[in-house]
Amino acid sequence: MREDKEIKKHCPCVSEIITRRLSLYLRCLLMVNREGDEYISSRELAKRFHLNADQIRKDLSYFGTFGKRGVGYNIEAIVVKLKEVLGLTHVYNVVIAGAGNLGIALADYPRINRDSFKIVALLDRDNRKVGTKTKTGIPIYHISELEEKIEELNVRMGIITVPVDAAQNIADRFVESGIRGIMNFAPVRIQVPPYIKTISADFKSQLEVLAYYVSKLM
Amino acid sequence: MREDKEIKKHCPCVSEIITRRLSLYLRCLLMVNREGDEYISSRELAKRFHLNADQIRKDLSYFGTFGKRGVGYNIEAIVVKLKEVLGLTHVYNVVIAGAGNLGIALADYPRINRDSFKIVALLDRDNRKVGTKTKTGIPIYHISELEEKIEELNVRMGIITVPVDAAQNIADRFVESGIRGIMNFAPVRIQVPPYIKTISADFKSQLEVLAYYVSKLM
DNA sequence: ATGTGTGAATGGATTCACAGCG
DNA sequence: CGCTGTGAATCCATTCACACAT
Repeated sequence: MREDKEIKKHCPCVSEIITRRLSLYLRCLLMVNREGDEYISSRELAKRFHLNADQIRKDLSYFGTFGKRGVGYNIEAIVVKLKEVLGLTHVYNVVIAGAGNLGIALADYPRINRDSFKIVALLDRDNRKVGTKTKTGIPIYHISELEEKIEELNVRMGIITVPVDAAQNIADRFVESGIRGIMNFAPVRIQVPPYIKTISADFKSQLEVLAYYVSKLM
Repeated sequence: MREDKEIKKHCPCVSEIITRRLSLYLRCLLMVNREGDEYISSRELAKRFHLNADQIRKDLSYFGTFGKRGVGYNIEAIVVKLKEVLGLTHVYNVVIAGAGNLGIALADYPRINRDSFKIVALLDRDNRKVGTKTKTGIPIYHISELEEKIEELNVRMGIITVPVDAAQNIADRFVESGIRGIMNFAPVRIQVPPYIKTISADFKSQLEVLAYYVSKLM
């Protein structure tokens, strides 16, 4: 799709598909890490999590060579490396536009506000919600304060959970305010400049993909 | 990844990446449909929604030839065709395991319970929730009734929003009960037989992908 | 011996380019 | 002449296979 190309001009990085796997490897490695082994081979990792050993090695090789031949990868070391590659050594402040059920569910999502991400605010147009906090203490501000809060709280990512008609407007305001990554839960394709990364997390669209397979698998 | 191959053996269908675009085209066409034009060309559609005209034509051509040369596609006709291809002519009954914030947010998600999907039940282990209903009236049953409700309500898709430690167990019970499509929101890779389609909708993993781009785009 | 790292081979997906229909 | 439908060309992702390090 067109904007994947565009983004590449601005970002000489590995493809999104590989990035997703790196995130997955990190998660798997953190799981085996608790078991206390020092090394794991690509084969072993693949067997444990139904992955592909060749692919693991190739994916990792894009970022350097850190395996020990005949032994495997040092788990600690590769965890550190993956975090570094994924940019998880910083903390990213995040706002959520839309304090409906979904926005609040995401804000209070277990273990999100640890390590690399910090959801610092929700924004909503409903005055009854404004001034309150979620269960885990994340404040809700009025949507008119969007630009101000992004600036003040040093926000770098935005999540859109507003109704579909408002989504593009929120995206525009995010971009205008300097946000570089947007996760969009509304069932529209939002349009942003090529240097902005968007991820579509639209629930209905995913159900439709599932429908396709379920209808064919009978 | 390995299981994509496996699923192909069981399902001679077009790839997931194309399926996602078909779902997207459908959404776009439903939007232009409200404007009353009868025909739209691939170029026009691409321009309006930042898509790729060549790709639209190729994607559609896998399912037959329904454009008029020199004119474009009949919007109504192609909407019908896309719904048919995606399997959206049936209604799919869906259960959600886990009636936490996220589960309830998804159950009450606007406009989901129309057309092709019907969320018929939530399941939870918390007895205080069991017997209640969501705002839109979807009942919550005890998780021990999972198998029974799937059978009784003729459920074909399952959504997992339970905590990470319980996710695999729920997946196993879904599969055992005859569910063929699973959407998993828990941050683990669940393991299922090759004839089951799973979609991972893990929030944290998506944020990590975004982090990668945001960290590089500076 | 074992398992990495990587070129080479294969397989898909995207884009190009144009013949042919309306 | 415009736009579809589609082979051919290109680009990217995955898998294979093996030289080499430990």
